[in-house]
Amino acid sequence: MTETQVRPLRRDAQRNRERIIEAAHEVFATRGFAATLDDVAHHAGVGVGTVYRRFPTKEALVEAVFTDRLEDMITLAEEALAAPSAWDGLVDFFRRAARMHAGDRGLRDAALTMDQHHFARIGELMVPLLHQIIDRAHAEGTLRADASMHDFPIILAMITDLAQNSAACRPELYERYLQLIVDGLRARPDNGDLGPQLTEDDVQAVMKECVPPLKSR
Amino acid sequence: MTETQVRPLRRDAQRNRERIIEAAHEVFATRGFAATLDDVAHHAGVGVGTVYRRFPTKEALVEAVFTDRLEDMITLAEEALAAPSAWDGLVDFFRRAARMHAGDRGLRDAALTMDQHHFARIGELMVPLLHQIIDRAHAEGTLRADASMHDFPIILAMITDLAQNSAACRPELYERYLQLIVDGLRARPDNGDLGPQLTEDDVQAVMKECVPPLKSR
DNA sequence: AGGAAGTTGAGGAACATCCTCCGTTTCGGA
DNA sequence: TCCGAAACGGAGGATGTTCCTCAACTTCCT
Repeated sequence: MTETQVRPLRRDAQRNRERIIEAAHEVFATRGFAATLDDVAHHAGVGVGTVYRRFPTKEALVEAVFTDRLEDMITLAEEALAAPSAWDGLVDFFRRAARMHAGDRGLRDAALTMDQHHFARIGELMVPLLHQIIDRAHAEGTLRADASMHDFPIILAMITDLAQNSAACRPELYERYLQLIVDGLRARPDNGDLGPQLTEDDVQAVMKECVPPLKSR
Repeated sequence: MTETQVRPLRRDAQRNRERIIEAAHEVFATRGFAATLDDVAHHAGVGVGTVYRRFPTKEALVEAVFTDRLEDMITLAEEALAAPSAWDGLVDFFRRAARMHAGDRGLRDAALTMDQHHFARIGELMVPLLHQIIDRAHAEGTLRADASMHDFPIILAMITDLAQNSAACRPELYERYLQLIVDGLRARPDNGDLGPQLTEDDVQAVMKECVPPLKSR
């Protein structure tokens, strides 16, 4: 194992580091990747310079804050696969993911751009799981055949964006429209035609537009 | 009738006014209300001052640009009501509205905040029409009972936001998710529970978040 | 105690947006 | 044709935002 820290941090530095991560979590939760390192510093009750010393780029901070929480999403996916009913597993996964992302816009931004940053590793774990979740529901015959795993991030992006926009007045509103979409995902003889499938590249291109860039300049 | 122009404009001024409106349409179409009057001026090949002289506020320009197009949406709604099938009328209205808004983000921004600006008049025409469209589909039994007219702007906002985000790579992508939602809007015995209805105020509050403010400061 | 490690936050650089102002140009009626 | 009113242009000041550095100061640890 390679320890990233060559030298142990001084005690005060370590304390500040933790404070910063905690503050970053709070700030990112409401403002998403659009949050500023200055924001984070003030929230942590620490000078801006301290933040920049510890986390030279926003990306480094994001990584420190969200790695664990993204791993939680892997667990969520595994649970979906373990559910007796493929459909219930899928829907539950959707709901719980949406709930997590609705309550933490930073997590949402991180999850939707997993392929970038240093989260690619987690993304590589997630893809096959998601694939299985979808395949299983297809096999069960409950998920409409023309829906694919690539629809998942797009739907989540839409729904959680609404969650953000309604957070102030009706924080749970997104559930209504998630339900609507879930009902639209059921296999049914008289469903309309969804048109051509998405590709992986399409998804990534769209996600890039849905999430503010980490480097603003 | 009250003519707004007390004096006729000089010929060059009139020409420029038209140029500005045309350029504004183009600029708003891609950037929405976030577009700048400076943007519009450059696009029109005209000095910034000219724009500010003719349209002292962004609101005045927006009004000049979108009144006609919003009236087109009234026509659209009337056609929906005239369709033999309530469901088909509703879905067609949805699709055509989405298509218009997807192709013109300024129109979208204007439509979603109709109640503000000077478009309130058009909004007052639209509300009863939308009401009838929805009622008729409810009466027909094809639209799920727990969907209401207030869902319309929210769904449209979500879908057209996606359209914006996918405009560069897959401009027609939104149709896929609109179809998904439309399929979710059908009355069905095993549909999930949508939860509490929206109020008019909820919708307006959410829309305010979905559209950039005309006054940026 | 002393030096290394750490902290601070004011402030400069690099933008973006808004909108005014006045020297110049153009129009159109006399 | 001419001239005054109308219109134009666009540089630039005011304001705001974000990023990040740096030099003076403080804290830790041996």
